[in-house]
Amino acid sequence: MAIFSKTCEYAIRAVFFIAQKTSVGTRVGIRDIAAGIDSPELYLGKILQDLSRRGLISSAKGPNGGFFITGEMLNQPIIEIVKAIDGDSLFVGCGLGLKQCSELNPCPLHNEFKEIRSTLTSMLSRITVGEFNDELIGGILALRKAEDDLPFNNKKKSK
Amino acid sequence: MAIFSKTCEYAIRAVFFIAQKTSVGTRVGIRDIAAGIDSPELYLGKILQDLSRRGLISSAKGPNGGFFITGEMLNQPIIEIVKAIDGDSLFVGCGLGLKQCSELNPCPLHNEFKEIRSTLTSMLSRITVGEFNDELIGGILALRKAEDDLPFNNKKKSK
DNA sequence: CGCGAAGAAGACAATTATATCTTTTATTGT
DNA sequence: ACAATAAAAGATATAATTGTCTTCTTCGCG
Repeated sequence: MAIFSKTCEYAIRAVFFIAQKTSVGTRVGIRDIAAGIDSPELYLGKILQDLSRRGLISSAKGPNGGFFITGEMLNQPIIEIVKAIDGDSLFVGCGLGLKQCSELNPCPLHNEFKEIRSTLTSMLSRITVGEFNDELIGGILALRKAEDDLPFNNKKKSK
Repeated sequence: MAIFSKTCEYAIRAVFFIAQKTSVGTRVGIRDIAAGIDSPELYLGKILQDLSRRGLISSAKGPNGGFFITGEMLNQPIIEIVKAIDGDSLFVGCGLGLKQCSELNPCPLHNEFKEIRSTLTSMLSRITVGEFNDELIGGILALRKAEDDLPFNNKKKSK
C-alpha cells in the first residue's frame, strides 16, 4: 500500500505534466501525456475524463485539441486531485478503520494520526498544480524516467 | 484509500487486543478477538495465522488454547505489523509511484514526502504492541464500539 | 483412549481497483 | 460538406483485495 492509489498517482503526474505543457502554450493529447508520465494510455484516458468532468482540467476535442489547464486552475492545490480520485478517507478517517473513533472514544493511534494527517493535509493544500512548471521544463524534476530514456517518437508530435 | 489496508487495520487492532488480554493473563480465541475488535471472524483467522507464522503473535491449539503475546513481543513496535501485512511501500516508495524517483532524479513531491514518511516511520517505530494495555483495560481507548455496545455474549468466555 | 475445543490450511466467492477495447461525438482545417 | 483528429463514453477484461466456507490437525482433559 502506497499513500495514494495508482489511479491517483497517474492523475497527479498527469496534471503536473499538463500544467507544464500549458505553461509553454500547447495543448497535449492523451498519447503524449501517457508517454510523458509513463502510464497506460487508455487507462489514463478514463482518469483524465474524470478530472475534466470535475473541472480540474480542461479539454478540447478535434485537431489541435487536447488537455490544458487554465490560469486559475494552476493555483489549485493538489489535494483537490487526491480528494477527487481517492476521496477524503486519507484526511478524515480513523487510522485503524474504526468508524466510531473520536476524541471521546479514541483508538490507540488517534492522537498520533492527527499529526500525520495534518502534515499531509497542509502539504497537499500548499502545493499547487502549476508550482513545478519551471523545474519540470528545466528537467530538474521528473514525472517519468530521465529525459534521455524517452522513446524516439516523443518529438514527432511537436507541431 | 486509507493509510493502511483493511487487513492491516484488523491486524493492528487484533494485536493490541491480544496484548491486552495477555497482560491480564488469558489467551483469547478468534471468536472473542473478532467480537472485541469488530472484524469478520473467519477473515481474522487468516490474518492471525499469518501474524503467527511471522512470529508476531503466538498461538496454542486445543482446549484453553488461543492467541497470546509473550513478553518480548510486547515491546515490538507496530511498524513490524504494518511491514508484515502491507509491506514497506509506505516507507520507501515514491509518493507518485515513480520507480526511478531519487535524490538525483526527484519527482515534484520528493522532498515533501520525505517528511511525511519520516513522521510516519518514527511514530510506528515508537509505539509498541503492549503500550496501550492499561488504557484499553481501563476503557479509555477503544478497538471497537464503546463497551456497553458489546453483544451480551462477550462475557461467557471468562474462564 | 477418545471427545471436544481450538487453530491451520486451502479452496472458493465477492468486491474493488486497474486496465483495455470499441464506438460515438465534437472540432478543426480544407 | 468532408476528412482527419482527438476526446467522451460505455462495455468488458484482468488482477488484487477482501471475505467466507469447509476440512484437517493438534492439543488438553476426563
